[in-house]
Amino acid sequence: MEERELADKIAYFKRLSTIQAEENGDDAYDEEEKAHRERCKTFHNATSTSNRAKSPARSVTGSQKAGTASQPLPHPDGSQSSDDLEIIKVTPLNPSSRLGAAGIADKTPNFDEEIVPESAGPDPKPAHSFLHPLLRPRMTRQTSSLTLDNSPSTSTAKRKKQARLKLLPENQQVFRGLRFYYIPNDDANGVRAAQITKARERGATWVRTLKEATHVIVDIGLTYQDIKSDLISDSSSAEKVIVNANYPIDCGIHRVILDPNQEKYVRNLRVADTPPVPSPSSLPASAQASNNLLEIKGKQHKRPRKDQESPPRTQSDYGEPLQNNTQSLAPVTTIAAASVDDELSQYISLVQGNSLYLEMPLGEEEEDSAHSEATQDDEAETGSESSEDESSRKKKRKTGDKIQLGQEDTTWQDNFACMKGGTREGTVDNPNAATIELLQSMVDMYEHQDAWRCKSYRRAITALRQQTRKITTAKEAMKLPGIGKSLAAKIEEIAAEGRLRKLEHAQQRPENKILNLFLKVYGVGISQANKWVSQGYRTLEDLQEKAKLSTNQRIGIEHFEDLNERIPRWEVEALAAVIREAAGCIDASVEFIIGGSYRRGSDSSGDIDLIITKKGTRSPQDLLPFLEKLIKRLTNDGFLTAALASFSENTNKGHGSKWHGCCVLPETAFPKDKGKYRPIWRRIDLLLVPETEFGAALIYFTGNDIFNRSIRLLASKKGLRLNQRGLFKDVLRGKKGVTYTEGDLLEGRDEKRIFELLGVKWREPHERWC
DNA sequence: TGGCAAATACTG
DNA sequence: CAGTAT
DNA sequence: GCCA
Repeated sequence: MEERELADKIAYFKRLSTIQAEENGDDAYDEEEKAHRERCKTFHNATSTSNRAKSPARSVTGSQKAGTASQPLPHPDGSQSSDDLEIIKVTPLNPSSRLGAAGIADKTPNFDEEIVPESAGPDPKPAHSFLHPLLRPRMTRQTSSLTLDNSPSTSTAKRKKQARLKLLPENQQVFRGLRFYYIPNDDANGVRAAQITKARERGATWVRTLKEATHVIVDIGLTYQDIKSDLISDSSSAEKVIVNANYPIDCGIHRVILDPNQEKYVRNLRVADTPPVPSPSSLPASAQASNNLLEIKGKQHKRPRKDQESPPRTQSDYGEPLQNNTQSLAPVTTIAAASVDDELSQYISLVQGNSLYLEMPLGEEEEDSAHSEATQDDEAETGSESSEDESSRKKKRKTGDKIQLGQEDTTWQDNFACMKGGTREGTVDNPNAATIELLQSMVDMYEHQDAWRCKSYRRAITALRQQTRKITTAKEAMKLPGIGKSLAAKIEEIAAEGRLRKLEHAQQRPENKILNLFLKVYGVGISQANKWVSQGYRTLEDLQEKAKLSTNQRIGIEHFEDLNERIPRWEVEALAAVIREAAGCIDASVEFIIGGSYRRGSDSSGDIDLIITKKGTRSPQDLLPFLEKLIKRLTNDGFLTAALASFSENTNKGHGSKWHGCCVLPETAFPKDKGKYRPIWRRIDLLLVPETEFGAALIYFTGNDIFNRSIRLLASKKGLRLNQRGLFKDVLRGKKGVTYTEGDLLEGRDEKRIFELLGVKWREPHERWC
C-alpha cells in the first residue's frame, strides 16, 4: 500500500545521518527516539511489508487449496465415476495437497480406523428409492453405523486406506443430529467437499435428498433463482433451514448453532430477495459513497443502493426465526447473532497475532472496550457518511462485547484503537507504554532485516497494549500469547532497568545505522544494503560516487529526503486534482479514486495511490492508451518527474498495469495559506483498474495490510479466494495438475458486495486501521 | 525445525 | 531468476 | 521472534 511507516522518524533521521552518520551517535539516537515516539503515537501498528521469499509460501498455499479441493474426501481406489478417477489420479502424486486438505478440514489428518462410532441424532431415513443403485448399500450401512461416507461414489468401493471421517470431540459437534443437503449436493467442488467434511466432522449428516434434510446449504453466490427449482421439488422445503455456505462455516468457527436467519446467511435465498446485480453500466455506488471527495465530474450515476445493508430488523431478530425453528433441532445453544457478527474483527485479531482467548481482568476489559468504543465513535463522527447502519452496528458491537462464546472470548476492543494515521494516540495511558516503546524500537531496527522477528515483536506489543496492568516479570509476560522466553526476558529487563541492553547496543553500532539508512533508499532492499555496508560505504554520498546504482536507486538517493517525507492530506488532494484536470482533457469519463491511507482518512500519507478506472472497462489494458497519454502529458507539464516502474507491453501479459513514479505539486496549484512553496518530490502510483475489478481493487488498495490479510484469511476459511481482482469461488486444479481454474468470479466490481458475500459487515475505509 | 499472507509487476 | 516494490 |  503506502505507509512509509517510518516516515516521521526518517525525517529526523535522514537529516542527521546523512551528514553526521558516525559522529554524534548519541544525539542522533536521541533524535531517533524522539521521532520514533512520535511515530509510535501516529501509527501504533506499523504495517510492514516483508519481502520474503515468495515461492515457498505460495506453494504451500497452492497445495493447500488444491488439496482441500481435490482429494480429501472421495478417495476411493474404486472405480466408479470418471470424476473419481480423475481425482484419485492426482492425489497420490501430491502428498502435500493431502496435508493441506487435512489441514483445512482439520489439523489432524487421521486416517484408517479412526471411525468414531458416534451415536448421534435421529436416523435419517434414507429414501432409497431415490438413490442411484450404487448408493443404496452405502446408505444402509451408513445409517446403521451413523458414520456417513462422504461421497456417494465411494460407496461400494472397498478402500484400502481411505481417509475416514474423523469426528471432532463431542463438544465440537455442533451439528449433531442435523442433516445437511447441499446445493449443489455433491463434493465435486473441492471447497464444498471440504465444507461437507467439516460439517460432518461436527456431527452433521450429509443427506442425498432434500426431503431428508433439516438444513439446506446453498453455495455462495447462488440466489433464490438458482435454487428455486430444487426447492419446489420438495413440499417440505418451506420448513427447512435454508442458508448459504457461510452458515455452517460460521457455526463451526464459533462452535455453536447460530441464528440461521441472519441476513448474511439468507441473503438472496428467499423468495422476495432480488439478487443484487451490480449494474454493469455504472460504477458501484459504494465507491462513490466512500469517495465523496473526488467527484470532479458530477455524479453521473447515482444509484441509491437499497440492498447494501440489511434492514435493521434482520440483525437483531434472532429470537424469532421467520422461517423455521432451528432451536428445536439443535442440541446446542443458540447464541445471539450479535456476538459473532463482527467476525472480521476476530480474523483481524488473529492476523495481529492475538489469540481469541484472552485472559484479562473482566472488569477492566469493559473499561477498555468502552474506551475504544469512544474512539471509534469519534472517528465515525467525522469520517463517516453512512448513517443508520453505522450506528446500529455500533450498538450491536456494544452488546456483543459482553457475550461470551462457548469457550472463546472475543477481544476486539483494540480493533479500532489505532485509527487516524495521524493524530490519536492509543498508547499513552497504557501501563506498558515504556515497554512497548522499546520493543517498538526493536521492530524498527529489524525492519527490512528480519520480517519474522519483527512480526513477533509486533505481536508482543499488541498483547502488551491490551493489558491493563503493567507486566513486570518474565513469568507474567510468558502467559501472554505470542510472548515466549526471549521476549519475556526482554520485557522483564525493560520493566526492571528501564532499558534494553541489546537494543542500545545494536543501535549504537554504526553498521546498523548505515544499513538502516541505505534501506530507506527507494529501490534498495536488504540484500543490496548489506552488500554496500560490507563494501565499506558509509554515506549516501559514498553510494552516489562509488557504488553502482540502478536508475531507481539513483533517484532514490537524489531525492532521499523528499521521498521519505510524508505527504500532508491537502497535498494529496491537490496532486490528485492536478491529475484529474489533465485527465479531463484526455478522457473525461475516466475516474480517479485516491486509495491507500488517504482513503482511510489519514492526515498524511507516505505516497499516493491513485486508482484509475472507467465504466465499461474489462481489463487494465483498456485503460492503457489513456494512461500513456496522461503520462506523456503530465510529464511534459513537469508534473511527473520520474518513472520508477512503468509497463512494458511485452513483459506485461495478463492483467494489471500500473505506473510508479514521482511527481511534484506545481506552484500554481499550491495553496497560499500553506506558507511558502517548495517543490517536493512525491511518490505516486497510478493503478489501472477495470470496472469489473474495481471493488476488489479498492479493498486491496485501501488496506491496511493487516486488514487485507484478515479479510483474505477469512475468505480462504470460507473456501473463497480474494485478491485484487475479485472474490472467487475456489476451484481446484484439474486433472494434470497443470490445468487449474482460478475459480469462478463471484464479485469484483462492488466493494460492498464482496463484504456481503464474505458474510461480514461493511466497514468504512476509515475503519480499516488495524 | 519449518512456518509465519499472498499475489503481481517490474528491473537488471 | 533474484531482488525490490506494492 | 513464537509456535506447533
